[in-house]
This record gives sequence, C-alpha cells and structure tokens, in this order.
Amino acid sequence: MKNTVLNKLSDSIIEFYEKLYSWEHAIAKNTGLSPQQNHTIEIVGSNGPIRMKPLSEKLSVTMGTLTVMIDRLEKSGHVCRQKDPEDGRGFNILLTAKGKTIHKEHHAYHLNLAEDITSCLSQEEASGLLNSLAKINRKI
Amino acid sequence: MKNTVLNKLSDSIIEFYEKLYSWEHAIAKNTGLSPQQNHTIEIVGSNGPIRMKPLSEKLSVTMGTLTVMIDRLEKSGHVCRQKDPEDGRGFNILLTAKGKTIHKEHHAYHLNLAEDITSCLSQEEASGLLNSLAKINRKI
DNA sequence: CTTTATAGTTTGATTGTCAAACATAATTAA
DNA sequence: TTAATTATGTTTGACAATCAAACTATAAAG
Repeated sequence: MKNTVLNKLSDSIIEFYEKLYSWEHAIAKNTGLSPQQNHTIEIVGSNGPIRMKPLSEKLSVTMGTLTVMIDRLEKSGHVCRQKDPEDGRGFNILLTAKGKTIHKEHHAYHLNLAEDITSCLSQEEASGLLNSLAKINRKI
Repeated sequence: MKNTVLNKLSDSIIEFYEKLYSWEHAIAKNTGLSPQQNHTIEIVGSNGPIRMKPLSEKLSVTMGTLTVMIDRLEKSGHVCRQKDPEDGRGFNILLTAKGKTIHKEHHAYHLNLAEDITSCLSQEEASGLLNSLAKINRKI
C-alpha cells in the first residue's frame, strides 16, 4: 500500500542524507579545513558574492557565529569582505583565488560522486532521478 | 550531452543535500536538543543498540568526542550505556523511553517530508525515485 | 528630523571537536 | 600459560563552533 512506499522513501532519503554527510566530512578531512569552512566555501562558490545575512541562513547559524567564521576564513585567505556600494551597512562575501581553488577541487569531487551514482543507474533512471530531484528542490 | 546531465545531477544533489541540512537544523531547533544530539538519537533509534565505535564512524567524530556527547545524552536521560556481555570492553548505546519519544517525533517529521516530496511527483516518478535511491544507497 | 528597522560585530558562556595519553579487556604469539 | 599486541573506550588540554544578548552603524519611514 501507499503508506509503505512513503515509509521506504523516507528511510531511503535518511540513508542517502547520512551517506552524503559522511562523504562530505571525509572529503573535508583532506583539505585541512573544517567541514563548516568547506561548506561555507561551497555555498559562496556556487552562489557567487553573497551577503552575510542570507549566508548565515543557508548555513543555519546566527550572524554572530558567521562573523567569526568569516573572520577566520578571511585571515586564512580563502574569502574576503567587499563593501556593498548600494548599502553602507553590508558586505558581500566572495572567494579569493585560494578559495576558488578549494571550491574547484570540491566540485570535482562532487562530479566524481555523481559519476559513481549514475554508474549504477540506466540512462532512463538517471534522467528520471535528475527530473525528480529538480521538482523536489523547487518544492521544498 | 552526457556531461551536462552529470553536471546537473551533481548540482541537484548538492541542492537537495543543502535543503535537507537546513531542514534538519530547523527541526532540531524545536526539540531543545542540538542538531548533533538529534542526529545521534536518530542513528541510535534507526539502527537499534549500537557500539561506540561504529556510532562514532556514522557521526564522523572521534571516540573522544562521542564519549562526552553520550555522557551528556545519558545525563539528560535520552540514552543509556549497556555493558556488552560478549565483550567486557564495550557498551551498547540504546535509547531510553525519553529518547524513543524524541525519535518517534523526528520520524513523524520525516514522514511529513516524504509526503511533501511525493506530492509533487507522479506515482511512477515516486517509485522510480525510491528505486534509484535504494540502488545508490547500496553503492555509495 | 526623529524613530524604527536592518546588517553586522562583540562578548561571555557553553558545547563540539581533535589529538594524544591513558586504562582496561581481548587476542595473538612465545 | 604468560607476554606482547590489538581493540574499545575514557580523560585531558587546547581550540573551534555556537548561541543569546548587548552593541554599533547605516537605512528607511513617519
């Protein structure tokens, strides 16, 4: 019955999430940066310049927490603050060359992962998965 | 071409993961427990009694870190250590009634999420997604 | 202009985290 | 059987992550 499919889907999503979680942590370990620092670079890298407020929301941390994270990433030379000309209160956070390098490496890992994933699916299954994920991402 | 599908799939997976990440943190906020504490309860709850070592691996933390986490969760009455009769060195970690309540609530949230997700998919798409996720989870 | 709202920082306290040293029990080798 | 080795978990000391609350500075509204 339908309820069973729902249960199985829920469990599969949890399992998938858990595996991605472990995977991200393992990848981070190779970079010398913490998982959260990698996460920050990943978000800034894929979104482009972004203000503190929305960045804190994406990372699910308070502004205070983000301030010290960005302080450290700035000190280590991975990101920089750029005064927003439109709004004297705010900054845009963007990646330095060093940060971009990290992001590119990380992205390459993600492509490998996507390749691993598709290699156990047929072409139809892979495009079905892509299609479903796109719909889901629009919704949730 | 195929490379484009791979890129899109990679991006969709990242986006999906990011959204689940935010979702988990938002849910955790309602419980009074930290995200990591919820995560721990989630794993113990879905795996059943589990030893410290494999639990630390699933959480991607060292044993030292896990020791203090379990100390706190034991003190707050959510889990307990049970001496392993087979191996005098080890413990099994299991949920108390209080921990089980948290886990059930969390699981209900996950079912809601799965429902939200399926509501934007056809029956065929939903079962295709389930099928693909199962294959992927077996592989990665 | 004055008030209110928004963006970000600072501070103080707590939790999360690791690496390394430690304790104890199991396993292997002699 | 005893001694060396390995595996499981804890403790400790140092540092990073986190939050809430107080604070600064700019923007927007009245």
